[in-house]
Amino acid sequence: MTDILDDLAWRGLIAQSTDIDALRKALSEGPITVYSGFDPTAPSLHVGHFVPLLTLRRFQLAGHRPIGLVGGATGLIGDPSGRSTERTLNDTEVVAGWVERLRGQVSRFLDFDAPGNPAVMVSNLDWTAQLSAIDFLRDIGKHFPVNRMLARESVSARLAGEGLSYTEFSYQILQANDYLELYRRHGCTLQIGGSDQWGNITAGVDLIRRVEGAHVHAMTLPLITKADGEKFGKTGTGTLWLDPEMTSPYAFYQYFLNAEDSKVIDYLKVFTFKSREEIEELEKAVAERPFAREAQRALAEDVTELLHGREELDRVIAASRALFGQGALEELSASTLAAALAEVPSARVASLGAPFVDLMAETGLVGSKSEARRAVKEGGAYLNNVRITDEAYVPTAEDLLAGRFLVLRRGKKSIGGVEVTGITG
RNA sequence: GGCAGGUUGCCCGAGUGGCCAAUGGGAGCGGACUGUAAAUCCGUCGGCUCAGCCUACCCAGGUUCGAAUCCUGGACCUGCCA
Repeated sequence: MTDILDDLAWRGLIAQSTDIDALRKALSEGPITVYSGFDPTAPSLHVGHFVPLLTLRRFQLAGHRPIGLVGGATGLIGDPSGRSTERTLNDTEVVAGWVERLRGQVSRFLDFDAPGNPAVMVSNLDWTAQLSAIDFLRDIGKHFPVNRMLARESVSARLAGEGLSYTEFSYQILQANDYLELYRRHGCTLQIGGSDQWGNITAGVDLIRRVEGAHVHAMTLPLITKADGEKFGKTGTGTLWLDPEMTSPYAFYQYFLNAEDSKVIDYLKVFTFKSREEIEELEKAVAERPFAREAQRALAEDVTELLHGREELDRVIAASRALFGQGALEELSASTLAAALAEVPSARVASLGAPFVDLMAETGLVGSKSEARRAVKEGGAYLNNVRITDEAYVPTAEDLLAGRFLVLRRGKKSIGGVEVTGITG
């Protein structure tokens, strides 16, 4: 196995770090313990979280011990980093529910049975819940000079703008204390996180040095962006979530499949475990025959399988082939169609009779009937791959595929399905 | 505390009584080109039972035949003075 730091550097995964030579030395002397935290700010993680999550896994594969931390406590407070406005506090029960969901998601990427370096899963509520205000202020707060807390980017940016509450101001102390706890409990000496976490992470490094006199490490990962500079993982409709109920495996796969040529190699490095040789091979493929889109396919398949598993990947590929393939939709079997449409936004209706635009809106392919009419006017609405030009068109039995399906399409890529359930014979 | 200015559609930002669902730019969406890529060009961009109607220009009232535009009160933001 190549050196883990060299590999991470080649993948473009190192944004910032404390003494990198010291870290390299520590890594070469034996297994170290590394942690990354995930705050429950939503019911699911999103692709952005994939970066630290997969990096933890890379460390584990290299023989180190990963700790996945879910912010049961910090999620109740709110991290001011990277935000220009104060967060709205979420109910404790809600956060508790999210913690459980995130715990499940994080766990899937770590190996808890690895001989010698099993992963560990914790919630910072474990050691924060019983912490009294007095203990917190005396034992921990005493080590935080306010002038230094104010100097941190996440705080100073907010002070220059809308300001922030004492609650969020205290966030960095909690995260620093997490690092200290994990250092004490598990000998953790490296924390990784997104580049916006640098301040919070180094706050922990400082705390451990003051309290324990130990020198531990910090490393941040870059923010992954699209070719146009936008944050990676934002779709027209929202965020690319890891939860299949929130972002279907099909949508997830399609998002990666549509990666820009200029970025697809970067994404392969970050989001897959392909070797340097394999990725360089794909890089050549992009240069020589971009139209084949081999790299995009490899990326979409790898990532989808990693998250949703082989079976789901197969379904999604089959659906994509059926819906985007060269063959006519009329030739697909009922079961193929049913399976393909199960992967895309769909609607069920009891019988025919509803206008085409209503069906478009019902599948969720468009946000409103007005938008559906507009789509028709613009020439961007299709029924069974045939452009619909009449706003008042009402699908008939002749349009049904395999006796009960309609394939609706918005633009080139957005496909939805309608199943007519009440058809007899 | 005093004085002045501001709050417009996803974002920025015009608009000072009817011609305003509201100029322009960006994002988004669609079309053409292509490779379910990028760039470019063109179009579109509140909702609906769509030649009409409804809801909208910080909030609540008011003046008027008619208000994003005027008046009163309130909330928030910014600048100058103290």
